Amino acid sequence: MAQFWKPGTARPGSTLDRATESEAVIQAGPSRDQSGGIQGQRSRLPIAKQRDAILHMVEEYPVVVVVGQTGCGKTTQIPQYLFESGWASGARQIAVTQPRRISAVSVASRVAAEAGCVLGDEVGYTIRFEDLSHPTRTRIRYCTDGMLFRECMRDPLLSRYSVVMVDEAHERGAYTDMLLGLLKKIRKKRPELRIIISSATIDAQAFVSFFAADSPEGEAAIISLEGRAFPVEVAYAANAPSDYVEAAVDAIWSVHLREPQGDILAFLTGREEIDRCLQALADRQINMPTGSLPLLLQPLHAGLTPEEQSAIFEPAPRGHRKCVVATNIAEASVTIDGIRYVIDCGFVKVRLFNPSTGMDILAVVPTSKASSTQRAGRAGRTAPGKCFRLYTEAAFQRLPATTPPELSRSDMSMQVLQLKALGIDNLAKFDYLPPAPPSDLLAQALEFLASLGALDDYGRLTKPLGEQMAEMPVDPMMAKILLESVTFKCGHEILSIAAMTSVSTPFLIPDEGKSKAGAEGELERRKFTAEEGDHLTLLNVYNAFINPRVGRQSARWCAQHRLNFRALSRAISIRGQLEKYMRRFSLPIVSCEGDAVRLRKCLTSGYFKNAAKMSFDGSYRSVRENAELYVHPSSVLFNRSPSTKWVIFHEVVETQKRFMRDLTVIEEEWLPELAPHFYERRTKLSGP
DNA sequence: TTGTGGTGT
Repeated sequence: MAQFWKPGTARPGSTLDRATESEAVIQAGPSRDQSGGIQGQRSRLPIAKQRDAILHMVEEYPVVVVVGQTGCGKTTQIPQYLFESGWASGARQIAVTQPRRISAVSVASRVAAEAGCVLGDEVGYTIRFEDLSHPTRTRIRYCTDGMLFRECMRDPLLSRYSVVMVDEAHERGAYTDMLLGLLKKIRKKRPELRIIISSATIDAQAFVSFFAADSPEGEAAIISLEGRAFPVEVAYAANAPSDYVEAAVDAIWSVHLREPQGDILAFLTGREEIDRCLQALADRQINMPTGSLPLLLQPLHAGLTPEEQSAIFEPAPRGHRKCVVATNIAEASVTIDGIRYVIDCGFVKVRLFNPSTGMDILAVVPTSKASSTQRAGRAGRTAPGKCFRLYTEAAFQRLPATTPPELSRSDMSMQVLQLKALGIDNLAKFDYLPPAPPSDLLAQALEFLASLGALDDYGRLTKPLGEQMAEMPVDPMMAKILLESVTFKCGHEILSIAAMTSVSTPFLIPDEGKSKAGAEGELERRKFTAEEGDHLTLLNVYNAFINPRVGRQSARWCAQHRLNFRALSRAISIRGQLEKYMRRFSLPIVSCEGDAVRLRKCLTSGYFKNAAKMSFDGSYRSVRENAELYVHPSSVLFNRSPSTKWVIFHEVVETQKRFMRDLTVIEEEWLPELAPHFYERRTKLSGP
């Protein structure tokens, strides 16, 4: 076997530019320091002392659960230990999954640098649209969990891997959970396969029980890794505050006035709370006692541009204390060094799917013990820290141990379709990591897929419709629309619309609603607005962006028109990928030649379930449940009276009201015409 | 009158 670990031969310039994955970030980048270069650094990691113990466990147990705080080196070191002891000899490979694309890339870069090899050679990564790996030479492959799940469709036994390490399993993402279920199945046919599950929390026993159930003893074991984090002192509120935003302001201010130097990170649930908190702090600063440190106030949430987000990584100027007020993005996705004080409001905003209404709710719910621990840990990355919890110790004890898995709280129709494509016929009997998805969630998904024609009366995948829908990397409704575009002769445009709905909104969200930037953004958006609604507006934006005489795919043009360049660039990649599927299925892709009726009818053929009629007061009533719905303020139809009273929409999200997002105006008679199976028994479509 | 966070041969 070729030795590819060459100490001290790392490529310069591979320093990670953004702190997103804890382990990739703890050392800002490889350096040839005086004490033996990268290999010296590797051997000084606390995990190095447990190298032999880890290898022994993997030798002894088919399933090993590794518990270690972020930063202990498990993600970067364990795959290297496995390689060094021969687990990737011959044609065998080691796969390591990550829940996020950026983690897969940054960890792979780090490990390639440590190994002294070119990224994409012996160490590589595979994420959607980016495959920096070699089919035979790559020994350690980092990939997104979704990607490895997809690989199961091609190779159901994952036969090229000797070891699969599933990282960050405690986050319980949908793909992580489904992958673990599949791995348990694969193990029965491939006993030699080794599975390593890594988790940052104390919940390891659940993983062990899952794999050890109905297996001989000695199937699974836990190893706890020594962390390199510093101790964090935790303090609780004496009483539950009536307003945790105000409580956060008080806590931040008190830390700022009383505690020694060190930056502050506060967790709130959303953008509005963050802005309110920062405004209150700014007001207090005006009356700040003379002689105290100024606070550098910084928001952090997903609505910010990447440039705005990267501002938080810059150290505070001399004589300042940095205070970042963040959403949950700072819990796992973004790591900031130098934080010594954490303020935890104890809540998080989550998306919950209600199978009986088919609608999502964006709800603020209490966090879990695991989540609180993770948040507190953010204070101890570079020095001992303190965490102030804005809730009582009794409230902490009442928190659930872990966050509910994504599979038990979201629309499962896409997952059901994919599992069916993998040959799992009875979804109720699939071996889910507990808790299994509620049965009404599964029933709703099955019923909906049947109404789309993807499943037959026996719940079997239809041919070719269901099979083709399962393969396409878009939600089932959009997959159906893409396939129907053959009938409506508008594939060219539908591909662009499907790509645009797959990315986040291309319109930059202004910092403050009433600011100048907000008004400008609104003016810019009007230039692209189509009377027919959001889907055609998205098509206008896409076409303008790629037009060589207009947008030229340039970042500058996007900035001028307050559009998200990254989202639009990604839409081009997605469109290309979807087009490949259409060609592989031998489906003709033709243009509707400006005939918007064909486009709207095609959209209706997939979105038929999501139809609503306008009431006299401008609100809408859903066809399905006669529920009161409102146009989301981000829609081009917001505060407008379209020519007809009927719309179809992509989804409903409930906050203060039930808001429809991504709407298109349609004609009433299209519904029974395009979805007779769904509408045939309804004699009258309007409300009561 | 509004957007927790991720992901896809």
